[in-house]
Amino acid sequence: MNIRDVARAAGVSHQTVSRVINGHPNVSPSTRRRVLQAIDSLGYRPNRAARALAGGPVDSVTVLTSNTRLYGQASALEGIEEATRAAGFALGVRLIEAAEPSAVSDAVKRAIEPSGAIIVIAFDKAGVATLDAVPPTVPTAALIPAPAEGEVVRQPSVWIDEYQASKDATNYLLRLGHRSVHHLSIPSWTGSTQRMSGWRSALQEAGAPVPRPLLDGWDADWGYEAGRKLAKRTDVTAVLCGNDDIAVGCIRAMHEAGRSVPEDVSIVGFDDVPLARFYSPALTTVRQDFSALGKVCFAKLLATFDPARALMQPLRLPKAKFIVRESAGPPPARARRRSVKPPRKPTPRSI
Amino acid sequence: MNIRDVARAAGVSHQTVSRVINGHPNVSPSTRRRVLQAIDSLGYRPNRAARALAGGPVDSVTVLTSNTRLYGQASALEGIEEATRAAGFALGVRLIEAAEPSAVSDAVKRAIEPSGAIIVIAFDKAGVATLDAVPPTVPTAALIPAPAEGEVVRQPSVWIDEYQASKDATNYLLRLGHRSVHHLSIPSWTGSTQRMSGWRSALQEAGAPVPRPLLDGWDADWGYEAGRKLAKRTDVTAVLCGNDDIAVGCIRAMHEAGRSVPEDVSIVGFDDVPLARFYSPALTTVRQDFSALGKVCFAKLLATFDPARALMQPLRLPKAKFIVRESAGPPPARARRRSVKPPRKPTPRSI
DNA sequence: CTGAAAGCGCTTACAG
DNA sequence: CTGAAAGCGCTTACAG
Repeated sequence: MNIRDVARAAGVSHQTVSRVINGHPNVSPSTRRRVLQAIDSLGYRPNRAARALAGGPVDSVTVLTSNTRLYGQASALEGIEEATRAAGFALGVRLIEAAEPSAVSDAVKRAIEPSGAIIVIAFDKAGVATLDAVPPTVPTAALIPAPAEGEVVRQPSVWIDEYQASKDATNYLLRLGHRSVHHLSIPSWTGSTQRMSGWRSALQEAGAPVPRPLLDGWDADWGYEAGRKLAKRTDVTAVLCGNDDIAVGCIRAMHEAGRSVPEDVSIVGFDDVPLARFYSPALTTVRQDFSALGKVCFAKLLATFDPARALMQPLRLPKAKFIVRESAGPPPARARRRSVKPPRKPTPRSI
Repeated sequence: MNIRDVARAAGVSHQTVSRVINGHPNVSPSTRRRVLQAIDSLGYRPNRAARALAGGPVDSVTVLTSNTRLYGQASALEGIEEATRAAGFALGVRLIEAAEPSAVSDAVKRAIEPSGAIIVIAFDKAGVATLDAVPPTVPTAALIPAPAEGEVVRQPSVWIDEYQASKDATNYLLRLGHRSVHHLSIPSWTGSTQRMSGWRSALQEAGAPVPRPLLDGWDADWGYEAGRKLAKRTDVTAVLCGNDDIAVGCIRAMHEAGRSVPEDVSIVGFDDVPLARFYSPALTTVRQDFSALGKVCFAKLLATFDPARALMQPLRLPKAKFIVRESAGPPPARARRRSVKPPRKPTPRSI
């Protein structure tokens, strides 16, 4: 079953079928209709390999990511899958083994397919290195941590707008009466992030001290290690974590050190993983819609080589949303701030 | 840069280059060496589209799955990615939107590529329906829930050997003094599973009553709902859950009902998700290596069309391992069994 | 608006 | 053991 069978069924030449498939102008409406009908009744599907080989339009995208098990990456992949499916694109996946140049260039080479585009999930070091290694000739877009104002973004990129949510979370803790808020940040390679600047701004505007953020890890193990250190300091009563895994590790460390959450110390996460609301205590966190981000990234990618089609897609960046649950509360009595305003509910509603 | 450039550099015809690339016999060692050298120094990579079009060997696999965010699916995908990468295969992904015939057949059609094979992650209903819908002409293998003895498996399939681990978990609870163990199973469409038969065997061999298992859901929400029902029954002192998400939901429901875990009721999960050991209480669970399963599945797939190469790959099914942590303990005093042996440590070590 | 020609980069028979 | 031929299914100029 090929383009010639369709042509025969429609009583035209195979080039005309090709024109119809590719939405070229200069096909009479009646011819177009007949061809479409033939395609439909024959159940014809164009051969991707042949299209690619003949220099057809970009019709596949390969996602480069260092990990598909992490919530953000897995969700983003899902969003990208939906967007590519809706647009009729094939989707490939290739893992980046490490941030070393050889691993990165190997991943990139494998990802480049004839008539294929690339999306890099550049949340981490390996991802950023990969993004830099993609040749400028291949259509590329990236998912990156939200850059703070003034940061330079080179490739077409998307991120979750999280400045306000990060500030909301920090303000919430301050209004609860905490003197300051510590930050267990995720590592950053793209410069300063909105997540961090939102936190810092809130502290500065409130005249609260700005502790040095810790930023060396991603996972619960690291959150646990960092939490053990913080647990020893009774002046630490509130911690904003770079993601929910870190928060969970941190809470565990607090518990083991005999400090209750949220009675002795308040912990706020980031992401709102599916289990966050079932955790004990349920995680106060910032929700991020990575799936929506994946879709926007595909739209941005499409815009680089097919602007007309890209107009049909959503291009607004998703916004993070602060979610109140149980893991944050007022500080213990002796650590309480002098001027305690009653904590105001933040704008976004809790769940 | 194509096969002809390589041929020129090596001083041979392009067919000879093709032979070398495809490992055909009848190429003199010295010619082979020269060609390989030319390929290397030119950095030549065969064009996948052209190979596919010309009827070359299978060199890509598409994974069909209903969800990439769940731990099992995401981990399996990662294992498959590594295996395909090592073998030089491209990897595609396509989500199955629903278990309805139209969604399933759409997913399958999109997944079939020229010279491509298919792996179906058939843990759930949509996956099983998809597996049935793949035409027998395309090389296919599946990841499925471990079938109980006597169950018929049609396609080449792999699973995690979990009968013993499920039995170990149940026995552990019985030895702790519980009169019986309830089961919040994951749904099953492929017939009876090892997970359930291991649980049942342990109960029967101990002469313990076998409660009717609940099996209607996958996620923490369902575990929470089911947990609320079980929380009302004081005769329920031990629950074996079909996965860690269900366990977490169940624990949450118990807590809200004022029943402590593990003091009032013991909860055991399945999977050992990365956060399991950081949960409060740390989850006693059964570890499953889905990544290894993904690799084995690729090997099984390879065996269907390239037996010689498949021999190089691991073909033994991974074994689940019971992991002791904190979420299971002896039943409360009044519910205790008469004959209490001191709980023996199970063979697999805790973490 | 539509058809005949050439070619994308490869592979598999077919000759020698 | 190696080279000349044909063709996979499509697309993009080129004619008309």
